[in-house]
Amino acid sequence: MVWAMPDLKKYFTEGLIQVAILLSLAGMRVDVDPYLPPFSEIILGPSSALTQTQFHNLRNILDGYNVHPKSVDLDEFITARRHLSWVRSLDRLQVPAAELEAWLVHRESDNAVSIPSQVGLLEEGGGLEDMEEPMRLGSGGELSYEVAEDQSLEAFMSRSLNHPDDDELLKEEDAESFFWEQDPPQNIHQEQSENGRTQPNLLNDEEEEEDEFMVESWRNLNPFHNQMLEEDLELSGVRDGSSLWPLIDSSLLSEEDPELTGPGVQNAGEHALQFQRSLISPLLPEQESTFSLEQQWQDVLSIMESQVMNTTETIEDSLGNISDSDRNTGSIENVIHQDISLNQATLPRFPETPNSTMPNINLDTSSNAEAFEDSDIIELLMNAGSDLPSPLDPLLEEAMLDEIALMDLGLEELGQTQFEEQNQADSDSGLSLDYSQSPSSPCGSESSSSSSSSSCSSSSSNSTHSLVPDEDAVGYSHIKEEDGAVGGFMPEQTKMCQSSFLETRQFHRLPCLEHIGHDHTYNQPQSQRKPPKDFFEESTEDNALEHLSSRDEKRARLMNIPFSNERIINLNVDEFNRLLEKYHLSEAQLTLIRDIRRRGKNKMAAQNCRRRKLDVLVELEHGVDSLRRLRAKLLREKSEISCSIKEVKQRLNSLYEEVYERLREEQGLLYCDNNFTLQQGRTRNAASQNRSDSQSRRKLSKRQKHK
DNA sequence: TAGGAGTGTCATTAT
DNA sequence: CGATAATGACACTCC
Repeated sequence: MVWAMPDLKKYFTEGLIQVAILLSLAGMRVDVDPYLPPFSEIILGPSSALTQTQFHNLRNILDGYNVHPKSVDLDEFITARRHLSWVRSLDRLQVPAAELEAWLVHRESDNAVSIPSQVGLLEEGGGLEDMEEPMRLGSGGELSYEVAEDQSLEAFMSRSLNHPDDDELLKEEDAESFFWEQDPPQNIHQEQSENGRTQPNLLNDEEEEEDEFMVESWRNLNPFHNQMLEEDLELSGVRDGSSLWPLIDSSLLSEEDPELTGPGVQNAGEHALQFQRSLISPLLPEQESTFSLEQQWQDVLSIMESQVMNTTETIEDSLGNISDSDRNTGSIENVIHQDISLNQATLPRFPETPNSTMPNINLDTSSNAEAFEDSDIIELLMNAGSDLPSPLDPLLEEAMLDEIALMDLGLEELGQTQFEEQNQADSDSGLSLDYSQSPSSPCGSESSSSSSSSSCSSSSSNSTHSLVPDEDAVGYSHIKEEDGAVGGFMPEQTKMCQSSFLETRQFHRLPCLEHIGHDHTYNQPQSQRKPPKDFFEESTEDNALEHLSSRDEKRARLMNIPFSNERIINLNVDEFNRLLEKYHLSEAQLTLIRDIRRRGKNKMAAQNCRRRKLDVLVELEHGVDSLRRLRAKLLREKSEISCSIKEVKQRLNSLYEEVYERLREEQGLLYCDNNFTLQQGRTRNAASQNRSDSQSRRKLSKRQKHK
């Protein structure tokens, strides 16, 4: 079914673009422009048929109208796709519109229909003829598909959130899904209406919507998604006794072929239905897998988000990345569509001739299971939910894994970048806290190094040289001036430093960005400001250098301390004591010298302490990153396995459909001739299905004529 | 002018 | 027991 959407601008302004988006997300084909690929493909990402220019043009259009495909939220999507499922069901019915309306009115009068009557498509008198048009507007231009109180939706949501007993994976989903919890149902419409019209410039919203968009895109590209549509429908309608979809509930989703309900073939129909269910049932109840995969994607995206938030460039390029990834998946669209078409065939359609007679099929599951001589098929069928080989279509697998690999690549690249930055920072002595690794490290002169710099400790313990040159006394301040950062404040650096702790730390680990705007040089050795001289030699320049001196330097000068503070601080105990013995110093001078030494050492200790704190934080972040990568890897593996399982199930569905169609076509004449049917079904491939169908029909007709 | 960030210093405790 | 390291808390400075 093709939904024509001739006037894109009109529908943008009237809000129908939302409907188009939802239709697209729900797997409908929505045509916007004869010169463009279907809107559904546009919304869901550029396909192979969509050029980059076309895609960007459309995105510009979307942005121009402040309507962003990413703004579609899940709940609205669910509502829309339920409507779509219902409409599809109507399509299957192939009932004239007037008749359908009359029937609906009748059902509505019996209070049996609540939601369908609110679907604007029908309220506006739309029948099957109107389905070639996009969703109709209400009289006031409102979205006519809007559902006032969608109890079905609530039931669906509550089931998903509060009744995980339905299946295992739903339970798992409930445990960790924030996807569902993000938007409480009561806020759906408000948030949706706001999201759909707010500027897409807000960063966080942009990212969240981007993620949702990716999830939805993938969901639609997922070859199993359309199957999920039907199953969601079943979940909301059939499983729950309070079905809001009586049409589907009673006549469609029960999967009863109307042929089978013919008055004369009731028994045969039941048998066939049994057979059909026996094959379908193990294959179809897997709506949980949709959520599971969605959740996996959401998890991966959440990981990505946390990573991407650290780099604005990634944020800006996220759209392009998404496009690229989607484009990668576009190569398998044919396969996907094929799978979808095959899968959709599992739900029986109403026959072209409703009054056709029903073959007297008398089959049960066991006989048919035995009839499957292909032991591999049987084995796959029996093990469909457990450990399966991976017969995944290479294209599908490749595309899926490519997309995941891109994400992992982004993670690893980001992690690598961080790692390199840290290595650079660690190997660089730019940080004032990192003085121990500077060439002028005090570790080389005395045992004041920190525990985290073992090399310095060992070297300092064995230190034999007597005095350290004055200019090398405090290395961190040396670096400070070498980097030219003193007084070289850059405003943008401050901005970056304020953005987050990680960014702050990363930027401050860059040597050129350290000591931004700070000039705490009062404790620096004066040797860095002038050639190394003893105090008495430099006393004549006191006035010129006083502004650069630290408090202790000033005090030392005032007390006529005959050696530099660097020596006071950095000499080891023995050398320090020897130095004190060399001079005859007063008690006040000795006290000041000891204070200077204590303060200097404490200063370095404080720097070490702070550096250790940062190191601990860095290690913790690395641990978090590695765990995130591990989690992403495990999620990817889980997703791959789920895809494999679903692929097998879908193939089995297709095989079943072939077999069943064959049985039905042969009208029971050959249903006992299992070998023939299965061999035919096994050797046929999907591409030649129609051709072989016609051939087999001809064969059957010939046989019947012969008989 | 308030607040963040970097740094120095002090007090305290541990080694 | 003194020296030193480690660290929390506070103050100062700069932006």
